Amino acid sequence: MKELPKAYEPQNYEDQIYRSWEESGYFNPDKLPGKRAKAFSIALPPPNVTGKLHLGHASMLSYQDIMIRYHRLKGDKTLWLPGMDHAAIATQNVVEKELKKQGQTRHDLGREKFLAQVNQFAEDSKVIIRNQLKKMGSSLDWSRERFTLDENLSLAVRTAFTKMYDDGLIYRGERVVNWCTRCQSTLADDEVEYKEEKAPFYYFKYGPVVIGTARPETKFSDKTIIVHPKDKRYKDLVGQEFAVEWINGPVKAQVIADPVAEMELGTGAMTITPAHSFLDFELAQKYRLPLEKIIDQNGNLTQLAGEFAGQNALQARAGIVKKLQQKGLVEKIDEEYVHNLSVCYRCGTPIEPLPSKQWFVAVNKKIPGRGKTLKQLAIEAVKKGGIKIIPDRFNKTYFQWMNNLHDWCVSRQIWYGHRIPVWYNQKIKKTKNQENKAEIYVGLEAPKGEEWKQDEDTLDTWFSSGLWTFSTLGWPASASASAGKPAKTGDLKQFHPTSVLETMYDILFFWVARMIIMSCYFMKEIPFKTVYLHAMVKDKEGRKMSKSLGNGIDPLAMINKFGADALRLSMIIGATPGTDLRLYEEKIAGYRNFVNKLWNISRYILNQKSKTKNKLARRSLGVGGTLADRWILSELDKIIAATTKNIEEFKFSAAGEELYEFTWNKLADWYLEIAKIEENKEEILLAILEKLLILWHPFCPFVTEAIWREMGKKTLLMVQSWPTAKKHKERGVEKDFKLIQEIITAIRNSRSERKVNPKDTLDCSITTANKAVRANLHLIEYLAKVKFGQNISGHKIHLSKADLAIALPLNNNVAAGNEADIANLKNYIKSQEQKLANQQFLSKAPSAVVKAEQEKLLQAKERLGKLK
RNA sequence: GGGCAAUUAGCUCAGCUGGUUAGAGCGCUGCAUUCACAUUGCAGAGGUCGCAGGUUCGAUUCCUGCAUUGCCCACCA
Repeated sequence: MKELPKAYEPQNYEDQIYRSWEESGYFNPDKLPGKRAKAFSIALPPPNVTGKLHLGHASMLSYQDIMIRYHRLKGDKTLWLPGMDHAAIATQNVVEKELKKQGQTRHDLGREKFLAQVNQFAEDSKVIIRNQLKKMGSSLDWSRERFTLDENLSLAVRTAFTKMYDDGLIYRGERVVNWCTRCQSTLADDEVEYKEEKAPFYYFKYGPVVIGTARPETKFSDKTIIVHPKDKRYKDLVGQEFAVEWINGPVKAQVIADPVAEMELGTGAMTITPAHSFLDFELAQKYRLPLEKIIDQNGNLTQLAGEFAGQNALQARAGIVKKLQQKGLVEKIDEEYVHNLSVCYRCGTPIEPLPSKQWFVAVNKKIPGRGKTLKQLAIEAVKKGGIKIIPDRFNKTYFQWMNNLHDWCVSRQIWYGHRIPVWYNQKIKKTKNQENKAEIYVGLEAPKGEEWKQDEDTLDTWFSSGLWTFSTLGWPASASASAGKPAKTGDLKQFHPTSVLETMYDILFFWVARMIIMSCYFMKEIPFKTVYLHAMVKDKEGRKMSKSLGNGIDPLAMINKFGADALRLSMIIGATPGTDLRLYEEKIAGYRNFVNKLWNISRYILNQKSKTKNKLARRSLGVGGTLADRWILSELDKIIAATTKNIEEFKFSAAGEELYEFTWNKLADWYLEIAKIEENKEEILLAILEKLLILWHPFCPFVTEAIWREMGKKTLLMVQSWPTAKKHKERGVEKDFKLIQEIITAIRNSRSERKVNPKDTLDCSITTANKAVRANLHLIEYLAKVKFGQNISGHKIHLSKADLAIALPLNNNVAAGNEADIANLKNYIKSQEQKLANQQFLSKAPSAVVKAEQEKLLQAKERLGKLK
């Protein structure tokens, strides 16, 4: 066997190993070896085709690959389905930004040319992203890769839309929506972000009352004053109508009493602007007030603004206030007012709420034949439908959000995305305020005839990604429509519901909730059984990584520098679900060191094998052997059981941590050292290594596969069998071995304190009746660098747990540290004695606890006696 | 305004259903270097577990309040 390099160089292995995995076909569940009865599936949350991957993706990929590889090793029919999201607004924005640099807009190109350009950009992004997914080691089934704009997924979208429309769950309506004047599109409620801002707050005289507002520019045609019914100040005004001198002359105003007006707020009286405020819109509906548009889709003032018409609303503000001042209608201006400005989550432009005719999904309407609303379906799915959310507390967040859910605006005025499958008949004359049924066609394909023109709008990107778990598996083709639960075939039957949905907590609402709604409605089953929400990756100071801060870490750079395995480990170990993770280079470097340690452990073991190839020990595993052998096998069993349990319970951090501890602190630090003096360990070492590599494989697939190959194995590590714990009872082994470890550590400690050169061998004497110790003196001699045999008087070491005494030829001066130890012990003994003298404790505490405390006291006393 | 989380060693974090002289990694200190690995080994120092009450024989762990930080939701009267 050729000599392995001293250090593991990931760059020399990773790409090649990934290729061999791919070529094996094992990423595809249909090609996995052996009988695999149980299915395990995860749909990859599709990355946006907006460019490249960041650490958030890297983190998600690590978690999912762990689960996928674990289940594949366990013998499940395992599918991890890759794909990407067209991410409508986000992607269109990127391309529009590029155009802007050339001084162009999408309108200069026209719909067709513009879309061609976006599609090209998306295709380019896909190539980059695919490569990055592979760099992370993701064992994705590329033969099943999907894209939200694929033929079948588009069919799924049209089918979904049509069915919802037929069920009366999709309607078109004129409502106040969130409008981004830059994107020129509507936004869903949850696509709006809030930014705290200091802005002047104005108090205006409006007829008999004073009203407060932060947005004078919307107030031109305010005609309705709302006061609280119980407000005595305005009691007499309620129901009255009168003329009021206002911005552009007198207006006729009326006063309505409604409890939404809060008496304590401002002056207690407000005027309403139905077209540009959600709250006011609702009031206007309630009292049947007219909807007058003051601001248009470009953010400019309309004709209703009179002399201000055509001006940008925000810029016109100063002029409007000035005019009111001249008219003596300004009571005061509060410059210190702080409020939340709503902005577009994509581009940061302030949102204009304005009335617009849009398509909505009705979440509070009963579904025909099912007697429940979409909202109720989605709530039930988590409450009693078998969806488990980890961490637990997000259940509450989920319900809170679901309960407050309003109808979902699904139409977007952008070009990139799924065109709304609605056609309008141009020949039928439109009746003014009424929709003529014959005028609209909703269906999978365009109706025949030139008079039919398709809706210009596209669908919210989350409408298509909401279908992700089943559209990617072949729906609607592989599900026959029926009154009951749809009959599934093929992949859909095998892999839906998917096993786990793993993603970051910030898209619980955007995406997870919508998948639940869509799946419960279309598939009549949950989309996934478990939702595992991982944390956000932050920088060392706990700040979000962002381009503007320049504190981002590029996963690819980290992979180049430390290897994909190190990056994966650094994001898994030490992370708690739902609690943000701070990541920095030193951390990744630390796991690079570990990967190298694993490499060298293997290097040592493989070297042993080649040295003694022809005289392998006959001893079979688990029976007989030295104390150290039995100890390490018992520890191995324990770590197999623990790792299995941890992964099954989604405790990935704990799984990694415990494996790390076993590998470094038990196997490398103790057993491998012992292997240097106890002979004939090749067989047992190899057996341990094989199992260890399988256990580590889900976490760090590259290095484990690389070592596996160096072992001369013919089949890939990724399809071996997950080990099971044997549970042989090794009572006493652990205790005995621990005692020997303690003796060794105590001697090393004494040597170190007295600055004995580690090279020097010290004479040493030991008296003990302990059989295990007597049988393993060679370990102590070797690992503590001592030689037994002579009678030594001098420095004595005592251990409380065993009846034994060790003497070293060192001066016996009790160092200062020892005095502190004695003082500590004395304190401890005192507190134990007090506890055990306490009648309450003795009578109320469980007897096992009392016993344990008594034992601790005895041990402490013994130790003290020997220290003195 | 409503809600959720966090607060443990210099730093990043574990610590499950109350009983540990409170743990890990990094960093720090001392010693070692042709021995699988300096991306190393051995040994060590370092914490009154945010504050104040309460429950309990016993609280880092449970409860209440407070403080600080972060996040989510609502809201431009």
